[in-house]
Amino acid sequence: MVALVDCNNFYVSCERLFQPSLQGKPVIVLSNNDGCAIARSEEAKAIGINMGTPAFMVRDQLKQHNVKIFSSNYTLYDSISKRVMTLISEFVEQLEIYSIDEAFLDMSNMDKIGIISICEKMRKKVKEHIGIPVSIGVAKTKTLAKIANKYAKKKFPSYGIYAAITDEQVREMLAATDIEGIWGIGKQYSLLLNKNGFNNALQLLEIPEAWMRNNMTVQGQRLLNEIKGIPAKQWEFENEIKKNICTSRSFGDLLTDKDLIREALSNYAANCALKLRQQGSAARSMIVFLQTNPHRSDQKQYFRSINIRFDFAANDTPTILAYALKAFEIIYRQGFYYLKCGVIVQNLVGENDIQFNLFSEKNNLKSGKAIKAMDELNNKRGRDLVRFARQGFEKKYRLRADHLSQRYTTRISEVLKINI
DNA sequence: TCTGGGGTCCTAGGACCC
DNA sequence: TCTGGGGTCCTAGGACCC
Repeated sequence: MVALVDCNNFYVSCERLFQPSLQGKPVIVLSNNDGCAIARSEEAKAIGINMGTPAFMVRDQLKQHNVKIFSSNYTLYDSISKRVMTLISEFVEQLEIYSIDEAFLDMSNMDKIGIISICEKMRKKVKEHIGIPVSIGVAKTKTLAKIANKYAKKKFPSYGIYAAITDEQVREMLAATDIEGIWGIGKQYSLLLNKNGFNNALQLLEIPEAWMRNNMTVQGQRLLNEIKGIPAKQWEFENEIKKNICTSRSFGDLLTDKDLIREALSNYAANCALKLRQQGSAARSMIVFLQTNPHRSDQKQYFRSINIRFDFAANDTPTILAYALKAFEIIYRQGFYYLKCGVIVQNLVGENDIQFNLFSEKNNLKSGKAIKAMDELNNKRGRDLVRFARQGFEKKYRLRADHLSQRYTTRISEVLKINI
């Protein structure tokens, strides 16, 4: 059996930890740049704020219902997430952290009574020790556990647990699950399935495997098996090494100044290099992209990306930065209002497996010591104190975050103060 | 005025090779 | 009358996830 533990409305729950008066009130957390609603309390869902709704489109509604708004505070959410994961890991031998607010738990070799009792204890402990409400779904496969989790939230919100163990329990929840509520079926596939007369998860069981394979690739075939209770998804207990690393942001305002855009891009490139070093990887190629705002139909549009191969795998900031700047010069065009740019490093290898090109004059090991010193210093100071000239200092392009809460758990100057 | 960011996996089709 | 066939590697793009 597999259990999926999922934190309820995670970002909202994190904010409520430090502002308990927001319990029972409508709360939303916005995406970067204060763009869209990406987390909503139950009260906010009830008044019709949908996932991903741009905040400016529902501004009247937010005001009318006195919805409390937060900008995303990932420093805070990451730190709370770590606490939750550490706590639940004590209950099982193995767990797979699937996202910031979800983990799959391996519950094989446990009987039904044992599973239920562990889930109840775990849920209680997370609530008491950390203050985050979680829901738990249990079933034979990851996909069924995901469905069970949703069913628990919908059908038993105060108990928060659903174990789909007997055939009847599985059928009951499948019958109550729409096609689009299934993990792995998005907009396109639900349209396709609806068109063919399939509307709920139980009906999926009637579809021939070959049809799934032909119309939804092997992923569809695997999904069907998972729904039938045959595991088709691998466990990933280890902390997987990422295969691509991306840093991109929208600018706070549309930009026309080339120097400013270059400065933003330099920071994103430096960030990619840092992330590479943190996971012990080096990249062999990089994509740099630049774009205008596609929602502004009144403005000329431009999107361009370029894929650059390196002479040898690299993860030092000067090399990554140099390639990014070279790419930027190729794709930049004057005369547009730019919204966003980004850097994706890919073709990653372990940094100890770097093969140097016989003919390249540069060798990035030379800068190794300096980079290491820079990382250590920045790490100690908790910010990017040591920087390259191209990165600038002003960050005039930085994103909007008008509703940011404090970093209560990671900055001594921002801890919660209580007057007594 | 205002629409996120960071990932994964799979497939079709082109380039190239013998 | 009538243009081989089979294999690999790579890339772009589409689907999905939180």
